[in-house]
Amino acid sequence: MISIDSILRQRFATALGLAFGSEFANDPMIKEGDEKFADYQCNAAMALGKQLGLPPRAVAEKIIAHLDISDVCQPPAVAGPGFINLRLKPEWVAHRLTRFFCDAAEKVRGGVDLVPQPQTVVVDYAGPNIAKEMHVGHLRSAILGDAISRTLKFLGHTVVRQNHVGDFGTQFGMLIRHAQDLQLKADDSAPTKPQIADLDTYYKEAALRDKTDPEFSRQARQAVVSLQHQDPQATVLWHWIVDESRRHARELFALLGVQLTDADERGESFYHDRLSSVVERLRYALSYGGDGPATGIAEVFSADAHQRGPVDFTGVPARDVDEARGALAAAEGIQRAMEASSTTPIARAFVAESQGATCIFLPGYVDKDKAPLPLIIQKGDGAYLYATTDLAALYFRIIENKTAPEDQTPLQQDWHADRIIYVTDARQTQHFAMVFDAVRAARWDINPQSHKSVRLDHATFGSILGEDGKPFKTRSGESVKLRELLTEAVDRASAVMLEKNPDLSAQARSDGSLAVGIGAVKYADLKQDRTTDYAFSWPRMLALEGNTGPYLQYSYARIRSIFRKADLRPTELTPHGDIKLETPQEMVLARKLLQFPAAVESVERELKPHHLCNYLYSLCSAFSAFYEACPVVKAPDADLRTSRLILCELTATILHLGLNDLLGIGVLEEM
RNA sequence: GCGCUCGUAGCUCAAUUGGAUAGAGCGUCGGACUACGAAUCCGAAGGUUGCAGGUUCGACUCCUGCCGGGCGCACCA
Repeated sequence: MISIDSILRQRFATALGLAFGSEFANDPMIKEGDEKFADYQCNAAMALGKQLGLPPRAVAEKIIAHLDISDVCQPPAVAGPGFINLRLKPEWVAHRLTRFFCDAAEKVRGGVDLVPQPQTVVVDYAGPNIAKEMHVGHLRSAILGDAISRTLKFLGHTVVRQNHVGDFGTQFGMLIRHAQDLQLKADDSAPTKPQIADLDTYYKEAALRDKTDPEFSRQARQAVVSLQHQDPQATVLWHWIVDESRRHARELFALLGVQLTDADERGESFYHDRLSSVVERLRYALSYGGDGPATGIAEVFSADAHQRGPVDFTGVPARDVDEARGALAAAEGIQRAMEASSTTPIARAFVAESQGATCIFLPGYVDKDKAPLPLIIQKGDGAYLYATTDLAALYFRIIENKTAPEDQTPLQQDWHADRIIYVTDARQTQHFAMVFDAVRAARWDINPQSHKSVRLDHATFGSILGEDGKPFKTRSGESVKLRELLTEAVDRASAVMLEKNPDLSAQARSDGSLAVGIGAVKYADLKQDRTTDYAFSWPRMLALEGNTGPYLQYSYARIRSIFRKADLRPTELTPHGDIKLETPQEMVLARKLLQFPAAVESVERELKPHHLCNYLYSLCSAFSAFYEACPVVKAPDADLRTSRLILCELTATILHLGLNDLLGIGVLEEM
């Protein structure tokens, strides 16, 4: 269903064109108005008055004179400096809502249209460290990433969820070495495969030995080498540790309702055998000119081992390989100049060796001594770092052809991402800024199919703090284990439900406390602007009043209860004519119901689910006012009863969509 | 020191990205159950949006400078 905003925008754009000429027929600045003044308002007159040298109010009057909107709105009014205020006609709202209810396809989507141009969007989230138990620090990424993924998918995008787990690295040396000593029979033929009872304990034991026993430590480093050379025993032990960790993570994802499967997991190990070629590609691409004013990067790609689709660099002069070597030499010149004077600004990206490490230097990044700050992609000892892995992952997600011969694990289909979203905490801001800049400098951000630049987003989030305002820890100062946190949430929810509704069956309470407890934790996280830190508080998140998960679930359950009382199923509802919006409360609720698409779109635009939370809460407030003022089951006449039941059903539909489908929070028939 | 980020009611947070008289919840005070779940609702009090300038019709929002908190600043992720 075409949104109200679009309808108004079109009407106003037409009016602007008629009034002032087609060059002014864009962006009429339509916004939802303050309820005190208007349902919607057009704010174009002020800016236009400036451009045209006319009084804004006169501009507003002229717009109205050319405006054809009487079917949708009551006569517009000019207010203040030049606001054009609009009130929707109740009969138009009623008709629209009735259509919304009657059209099954509209109803299941809450009136939200699919995007006209779907994109392939990779969402990278969760990403726990393997071999460590998940803790509260993993919570936000998982919850936010999941809600963002669900929302983008709902809008029609092709969403590729990626769980970029930390499953490869130096710490695995000590873990493998420790496993050897535990005499773990790791071959699959063993009748009972051992399990790691407590990952954290296991990790700590290994870490302690690594720290205190030099011989152990030496052997651990040797184990890393063995693993990297795919030594059978080391590999088997590594698989064993990773599988145990994966089992643990899988349980928690299921408990959380996070839609990540094993198929979505591509961790550091997946990219491991690509790292050396990534470094070489970067060295080559950046030596060639990178983000300079003109680049013949097309040749770099044709020289590349990967067959890439045709790349159109219209207007870019072709350069030959000699020139590339010249650029490399120039880069080395910059490197020498940089070492002579540590504050020489970097004019463009290049790759250089510095203090034994292979680094990408990018314009705009300096360290505390104002010296150029590198993005290190290969350590002095030859090992790779997480930046290398991130770059490899970006290359893979945007460019790499999944059926390329060297690929050992071809995917179902190529991705060629149009957009990539990283949901990680704000402390990694600079890291991702550098990685993204490096990718752009290398021109890896050009989608090989569309030839458009790929949108790279870092959806950052703040820390979870305790009620004392300091990072959320246990009393002994340890990070809070996720499993324990979630268990406590469910227990607390169960206690609250027992207190508030003792009549509920044990089974219903057991099922419900899971949805309520987990939902409370998730909602508390999602309702907050993700960029800020937030204070974790059991009483606040489990409260049944205010903007909380339990309150929204309660609102939903109360609506379902109305239908039980009416002894009616929503599918049995058939409207007699349009819905009736005779009281102010019915009208407010009706308008609110039609604003769901706008809320979903703002989540997409900013990758901020809290906009949807705020919308759903305001919907519940509007419903409460309606519920208080307008009897439903005992409505004065049958038509009004039906009409009000439809308002209930539509509210429930949108709550269900918003909570369950988009935020990943379960809803209950009764609680 | 440099960079990023935040500072809004007693507390926890919003504010449609530059729009009107800055909104909610908790807490406080006062009301509403012989009508659908009171697990709720209605009302009141509570603000120089950290401070000082600037930009313009208009600033919590943008720019500059201070003050205060958090985070980051090359071989960990």
